[in-house]
Amino acid sequence: MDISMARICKDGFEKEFINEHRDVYGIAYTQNILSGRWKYIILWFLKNKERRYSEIKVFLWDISQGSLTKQLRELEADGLIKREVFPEVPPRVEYSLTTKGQEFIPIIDIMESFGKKYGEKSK
Amino acid sequence: MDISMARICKDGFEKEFINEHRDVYGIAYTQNILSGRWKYIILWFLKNKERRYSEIKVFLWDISQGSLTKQLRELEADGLIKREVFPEVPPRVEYSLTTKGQEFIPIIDIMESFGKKYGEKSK
DNA sequence: AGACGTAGTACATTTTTTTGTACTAATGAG
DNA sequence: CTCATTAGTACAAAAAAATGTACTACGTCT
Repeated sequence: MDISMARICKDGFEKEFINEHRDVYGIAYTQNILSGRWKYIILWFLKNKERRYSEIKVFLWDISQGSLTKQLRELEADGLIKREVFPEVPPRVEYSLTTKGQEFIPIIDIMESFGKKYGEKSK
Repeated sequence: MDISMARICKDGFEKEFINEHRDVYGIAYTQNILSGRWKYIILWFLKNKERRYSEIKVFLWDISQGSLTKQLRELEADGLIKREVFPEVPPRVEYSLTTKGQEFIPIIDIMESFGKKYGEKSK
């Protein structure tokens, strides 16, 4: 269930959070379109080059086909990635970042370095 | 279920993704600690000042008590926020960003402006 | 003719997350 | 003595997300 503006700061309480209420939709939108478990990693993986469905599946080998397809479809619907089907047999489908998706790269980069600083490298 | 490094690029396939495999844990870590539905908005709400539990609850009025507590506990466990209990009656508990949490502010800021650019303001 | 490979879809089941309801402690106010 | 207040907890139930299994189409290779 997405976070709609209606779920943030109930009607009648805007005056208590006047600045917050005016600005929160920006972060709410971004939170919503990136809320899947694998979204960041998929964007990260597409950052430098387009990838075939099967490449993503090998890289994220532990995700189920259904989930991967769902995440990709959502990213596509939100305009972050482009899906290109080549009329070949067997089929070839390549995923890549759209212009909008590329604008997200700075976020990905900061998140990566944040994680490198604080995360543990161990499996 | 968290994304562990074991779930990314199966053993034996590292050579195919040698650079990716070396760097992906950064983004995986960040994805994991921010994977709750309300995490970004909570961090965003704490960005400029500390807030009481009840303030957060009024702002995010549609979240259940249990969920809010869970999100706050997870953020605390991951070291992004500090929970301070004042020995008063009725109790007062204030949440604020830790140093680590403050390092996340640039990400929040970029996400907010990204959302402002692409999201819809309408309720 | 039959098997192979890619990129999926469909659907029932399992797992995870979120919700709703009731309940608690401590103390000051009336 | 009783009520109000804050910041929760506990637990069952509902909702959402993820999984596993089976199945498909289409040309190519053997």
